[in-house]
Amino acid sequence: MECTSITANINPVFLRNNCDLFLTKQNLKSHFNSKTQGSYKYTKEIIKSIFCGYFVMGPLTTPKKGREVGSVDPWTPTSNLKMLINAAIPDIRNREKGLEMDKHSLLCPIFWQDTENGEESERWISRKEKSLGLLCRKFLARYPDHPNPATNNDICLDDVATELSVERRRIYDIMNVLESLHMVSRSAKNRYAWHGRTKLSQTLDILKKVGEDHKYSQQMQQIRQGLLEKEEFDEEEKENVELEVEVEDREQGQKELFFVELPGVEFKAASVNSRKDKSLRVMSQKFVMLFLVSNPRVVSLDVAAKILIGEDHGAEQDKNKFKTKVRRLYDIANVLRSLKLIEKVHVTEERGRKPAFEWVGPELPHVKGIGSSVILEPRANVENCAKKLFSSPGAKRSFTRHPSLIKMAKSIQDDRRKINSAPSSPVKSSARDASNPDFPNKMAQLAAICKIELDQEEGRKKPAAVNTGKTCGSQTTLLSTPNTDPSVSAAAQRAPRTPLAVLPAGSVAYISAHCPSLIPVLLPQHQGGAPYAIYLQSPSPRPNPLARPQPTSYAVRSMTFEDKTGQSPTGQCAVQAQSACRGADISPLAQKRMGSVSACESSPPKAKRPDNISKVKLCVFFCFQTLVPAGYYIPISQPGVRDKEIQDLAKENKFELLLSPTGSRPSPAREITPTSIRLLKPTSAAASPYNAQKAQRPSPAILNFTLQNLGLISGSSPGNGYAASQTPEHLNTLASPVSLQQRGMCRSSFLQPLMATPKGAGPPQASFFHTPVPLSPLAAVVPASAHMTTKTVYIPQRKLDVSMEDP
DNA sequence: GGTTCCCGCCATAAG
DNA sequence: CTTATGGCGGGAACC
Repeated sequence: MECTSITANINPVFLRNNCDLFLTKQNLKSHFNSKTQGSYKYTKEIIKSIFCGYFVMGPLTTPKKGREVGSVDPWTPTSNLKMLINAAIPDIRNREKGLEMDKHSLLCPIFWQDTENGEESERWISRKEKSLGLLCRKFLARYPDHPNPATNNDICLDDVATELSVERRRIYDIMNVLESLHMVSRSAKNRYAWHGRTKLSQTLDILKKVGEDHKYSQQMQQIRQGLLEKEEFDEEEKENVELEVEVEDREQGQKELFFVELPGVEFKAASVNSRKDKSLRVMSQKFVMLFLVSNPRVVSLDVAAKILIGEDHGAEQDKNKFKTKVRRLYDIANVLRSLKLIEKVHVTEERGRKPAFEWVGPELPHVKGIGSSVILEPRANVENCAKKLFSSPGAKRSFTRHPSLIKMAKSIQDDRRKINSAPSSPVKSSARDASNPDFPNKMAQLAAICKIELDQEEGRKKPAAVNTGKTCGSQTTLLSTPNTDPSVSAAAQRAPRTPLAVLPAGSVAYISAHCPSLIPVLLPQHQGGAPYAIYLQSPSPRPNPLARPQPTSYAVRSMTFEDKTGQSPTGQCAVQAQSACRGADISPLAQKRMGSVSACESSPPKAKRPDNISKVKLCVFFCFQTLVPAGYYIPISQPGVRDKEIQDLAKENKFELLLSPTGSRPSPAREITPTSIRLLKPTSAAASPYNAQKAQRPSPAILNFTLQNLGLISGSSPGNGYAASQTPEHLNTLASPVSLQQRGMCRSSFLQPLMATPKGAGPPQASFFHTPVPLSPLAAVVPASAHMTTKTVYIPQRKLDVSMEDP
């Protein structure tokens, strides 16, 4: 296009004589941001050189096909500038890269139309050829689905943009979606690490879980019903439905902003991950969750948009918002389609068909053959780290943060009180869980799945699943809903501190005999009082050590933060932390962080709504893998309910699937096979990942360290937050924001100052880190810092990954 | 006329 | 500041 425009509109002479005039910093500024990476000066020069050469070379023929040029005044410096830059960009990028692109190809666009003249319009790449989906496909073609972790899988945005000949902006779109699936992770500015599908199943498992916790399926139902019924009078009804959803969302934590992390993939480069605005990533995850949770795996656009709009208070108010959301969903859908995860279909409701997408990706439960992925990082799975991304400053966003924050704080305090008074017993935040009918079902389902998986695992591919363990660090995993209510989270976090695993009343903990060292497994309150059992997998050797990516990260990751009192890190922690900060004279930055953390936590004070559908909280703490290989937190209870529920739901959802264009789809009926789908397929529960985890016995040092941190035994700094640090997962899960930030920022500037102890600190820790993180040279160093002295707020130290990354 | 969704402006974070 | 990111919505291709 650029070519055409240029040839059509630019007066060569004019340009040549006024190059400098146009290429002013100011004029170029806006164009640079999205068009080039190079410095202004550099770019300017390139543009000049290109155009000077161009003009000199050439007889410019105005293309006949002027096309859209008309709207712009050809003689407007700005418009011309824009064209110039567009035309020059490829060259600029190539030069920057040092690539020697042949002149012809560079200028080709400019001349090409001349040569092809008459058809240049045809030449015009059709819209489809420029689609995000296609672009994504091209992108994917460049990388293997299952890259060897050992190799360098770096992705340079500039290179990609150049090679694919697209604007950077487009690449960001793709990357954000891929990132949401953990197929890539940002490793540094302008740089991503390619993971391919190695972590996909794991990610899907987690997303599914989170989706379930968020009751997305129910929400979808409500919306569907609302849509169907309403149409007539019901604006109100609809509103009610939405309201409910909203409330729920709020309670859970703003659905709006949390990102589900995958251990081992997150935050490779601290600084890079701290960006607040990542809604596309989050939206993408949520969108995927909808598929994973809905029974017929079909999600219509409008339903998805409504749910994703979520807490928008204005409720329906904006058509615009809806439209925007839909646009974004298309963007995401296009990428997902290119990933072959979903396909476009249509659902026919009473009135007409609506655009929708159907999940055609892997069925979750089971790991695809590529054992590597799932198996490799089972632990990650367990850890469900849904984090809210940093608070969004944007006032525009309707984050209900404040209120919830306040509530959260209160609940936290209450929890704390309770805890203090009754340390050994888990705090029961509220009855609401009990009331939740859903819970049992889910638990039952989970249980069934887990069971199946366990059995299978035991017998079958053990070898593959086995964890070589020795080298890998132990890891703590907390599995929970991202935005579960604070109390729960609090409990979870606290857990470590309590002497032993705390099991809520009515819960049953089963600890595998295999596991020599008992690890404190906390079972946060359960809803409904359904009994749960924890299964710990016996350690087994991992098949291929190499296969497992970055075992190291886990070890360090566990650092969490603690308040000065040494209380456990939790939702409360956040609040406390804040106060602590204030008192402790912590840097503003730190405080800021804390704030964000707390914000996150605040997300879902579920406690408020006891009767509310509780989100399933599966909180499993796996302390270092070494210590506790793997575990399942399985509720033992009413298995049958689910099926019925599902069936009912299915009935209620009056929609049927239309065959996709190709018409290959089976009958719509399939949608309802709850039993087979849910129970037979182990996948749903996301248990698989866990299974995979296997570990070896912990070394004494590690054990010691862990226990210390967990508060099981006194550590060097008793009562200090440090101890709490061990359960990184906690952070991840609930305090997600915190952990995020930590990961992102802590490392150098932030963390350091806070750390009382210099890097070389405690031996135990050192050994601990060391062992677990063989890969990281820095590992040893990191631990030291972890040791905090006074009562300052602890900033969790984060994964070794970070260090590793550092050159 | 509704769907799709490309394009790129522009705000904001990071360095 | 300059650069990197990515939200967002106009409006055009597509159907």
